[in-house]
Amino acid sequence: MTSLFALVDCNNFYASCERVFNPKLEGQPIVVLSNNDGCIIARSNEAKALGIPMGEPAFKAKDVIEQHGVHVFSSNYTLYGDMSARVMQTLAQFTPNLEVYSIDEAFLDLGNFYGRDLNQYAQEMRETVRAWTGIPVSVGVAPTKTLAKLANRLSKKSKKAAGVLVLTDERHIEEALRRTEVGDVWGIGRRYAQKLAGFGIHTALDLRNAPDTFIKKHMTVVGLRTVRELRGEPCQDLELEAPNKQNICTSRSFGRPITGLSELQEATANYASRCAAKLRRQKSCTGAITVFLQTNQFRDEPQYFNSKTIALPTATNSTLELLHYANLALLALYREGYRYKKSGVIVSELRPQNQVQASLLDTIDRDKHQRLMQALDKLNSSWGRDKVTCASQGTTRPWQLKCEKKSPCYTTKFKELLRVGVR
DNA sequence: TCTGGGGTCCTAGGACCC
DNA sequence: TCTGGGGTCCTAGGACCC
Repeated sequence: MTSLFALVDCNNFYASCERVFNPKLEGQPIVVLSNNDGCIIARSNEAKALGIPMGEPAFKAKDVIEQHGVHVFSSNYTLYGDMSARVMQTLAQFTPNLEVYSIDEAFLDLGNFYGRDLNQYAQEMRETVRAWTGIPVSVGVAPTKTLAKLANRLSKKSKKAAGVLVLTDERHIEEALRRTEVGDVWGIGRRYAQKLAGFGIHTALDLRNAPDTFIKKHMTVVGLRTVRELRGEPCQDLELEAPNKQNICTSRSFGRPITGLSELQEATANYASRCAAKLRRQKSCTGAITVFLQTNQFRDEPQYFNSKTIALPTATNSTLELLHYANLALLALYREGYRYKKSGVIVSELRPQNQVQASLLDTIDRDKHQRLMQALDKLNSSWGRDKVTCASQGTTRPWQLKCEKKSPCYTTKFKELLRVGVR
């Protein structure tokens, strides 16, 4: 019994999503911006060819965008999330076991498919996803997740591969490792790549051939796992069910600098409320809440970075309670005279909601809170996020993000129409 | 003017206990 | 001469991912 994984990755996912509903964009350069229209986080091949780097602040790329008529979009996570679900549903037809690894990637267990023509099977996956969703994908197949990632990368680079690369033959694997820079291996970031270069390790093949003791010493057991996977020894299984989060964070940069306490209170209340909703969705309660505040580090003006954590007397996922403690934390943190750029709320020490230890001094009617939250979640899930909120979350939202170039929510629009109809 | 928003895991070292 | 030692918990920091 030998292991076999496919990694399927959507090509330039956000840019491809925009293109599906706007075919005129075929062959045109596209970029998609991060929240707040700050950085470029996705590029079509044509935009890549223009030399626009990933993560570039949008204002820096302004010239090249104008000069070449690059189409620019604010990110539309509702659309991308929905398209992602369609791709994953399609892929699920091809394996009994599928791990949704990120919004645009999935690992497939192909352990039972060794007898088949793997190239043809992978091609079939690719064509089916394209036909059913409009999204182009690349497929890498190999005996470990790390090698499947590597195969996927090469499948995109090689014209001959045409979006599919199967690495099962030892000679092909070695050649692939030779052609891959060590920093392009899954699990090797910039820092390790630099460090390894100092030891003469430049390619994935060099890394695979390094001794275990050396790897463990310089890269801990995590690095050792990566190296073993490069040798074809599976160290990472498929994760079929996403484990519950251990921390949940909601944070945003503001559309413009914020100075006043009341606006910060409003923003913080919204982040706390999102955290509470995320907690309830995974049926967890939090034992601690942290609020943080930051000024704009890119500007030459007084800087203030600080955070405040409050341990909760009884773990909770009630929006009302979290709003209260988030506000206390903010009041402890806030200093006048700064131009704030970003704030956020983190909930940690999460535990299952059915394992909460009640405090003897508890004065809150938890059943009542729970029923209220259930009603709130139900309303917001059928009528759209934030249709029902707490007063402290405000209504004008002057702190909110910029997203000036957002495409319509093509795939979820019907819900909007329904809403109008019912009114 | 304008610079993203989430997460995970591991290790080292200090505090504390017996 | 000998200058404890092992276990556990917590935190900060460093690395990585998309």
